[in-house]
Amino acid sequence: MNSSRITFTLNELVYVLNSTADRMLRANFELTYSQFLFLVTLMSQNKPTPSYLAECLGVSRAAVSQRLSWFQERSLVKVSRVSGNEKNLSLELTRKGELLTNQSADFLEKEFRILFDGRGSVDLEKLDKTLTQVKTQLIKNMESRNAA
Amino acid sequence: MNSSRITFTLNELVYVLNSTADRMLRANFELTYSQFLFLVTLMSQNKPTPSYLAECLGVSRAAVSQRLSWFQERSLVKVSRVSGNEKNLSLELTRKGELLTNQSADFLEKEFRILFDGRGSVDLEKLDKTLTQVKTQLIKNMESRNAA
DNA sequence: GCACTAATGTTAACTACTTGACAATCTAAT
DNA sequence: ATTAGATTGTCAAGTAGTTAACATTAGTGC
Repeated sequence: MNSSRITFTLNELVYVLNSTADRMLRANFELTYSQFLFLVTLMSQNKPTPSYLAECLGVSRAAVSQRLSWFQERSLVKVSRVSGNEKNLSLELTRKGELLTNQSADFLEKEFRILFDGRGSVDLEKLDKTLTQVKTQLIKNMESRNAA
Repeated sequence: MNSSRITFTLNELVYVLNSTADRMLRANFELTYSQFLFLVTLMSQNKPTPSYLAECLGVSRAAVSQRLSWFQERSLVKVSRVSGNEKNLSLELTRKGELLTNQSADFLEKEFRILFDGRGSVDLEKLDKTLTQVKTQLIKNMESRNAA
């Protein structure tokens, strides 16, 4: 089988998922999907630095730096310094940001549960495991290839 | 189960796949992954219009229009008019473009076969079917939801 | 304590997309 | 045949990311 077919299928599926999420979030919360990811990722960490958040999001430090003011203007994210540390910033959700993140995450979760549902539907738990396995194997094979 | 987990897993896997392909293509053919996709998609069609190619690639007409000159400067793509049709352009790979596309596609296919390989490895054919099924179901459920 | 190194956050310049507007051209209805 | 409506390709302006460079700060070895 042509191994590139599965990469196309994966890209198509991800495109459908992400653009659907984006549409729903814009319509209901005036958030883009990527803003939503920023908030969700921030919430899952304990007062991370911008640098660490960038790493979690898989983007550059510059990208996070440029986006911060957008979230601050809307009182969604609080940027502060820890006393005795002049180098690092500390990021956290405001109460408003936390509320918005929880509401939009719950909403999305509920909507997607409906979209994924259906008779003869796929075992998502199993699919998730398989995908994780593929990813792990890819990374392992890449490493052993680079070491050689 | 949290249905958002699988969307994260999918995004992570796609990120690994695409960035790996990008790195390989840059190193070996001085092509980005997105340039590669442009060429592969063009090759799979019979002298498409820019508009149709944009649709196949899932980007705007403007995006294709802006990128055309890059491929023309490198003599990879030929842009022409069909006589008797003053409205549409017709795109096709030059011989050089065709060669590059075939070489890079073969290379990528071979590399990915190695990366996907491993003992206890996943049945990719089956996985592809499952993913397609999920995508189809999602779209179906979205339509019936919108209709209501 | 001081010098070196590494990491952080910001900026500037660039890239690749987007949307919206536009003129040009084709198609179809009457 | 004419006109109304769609579609096409392109441009301008805006957005969200990138890399490279930079000053600043923190940690380390001696």
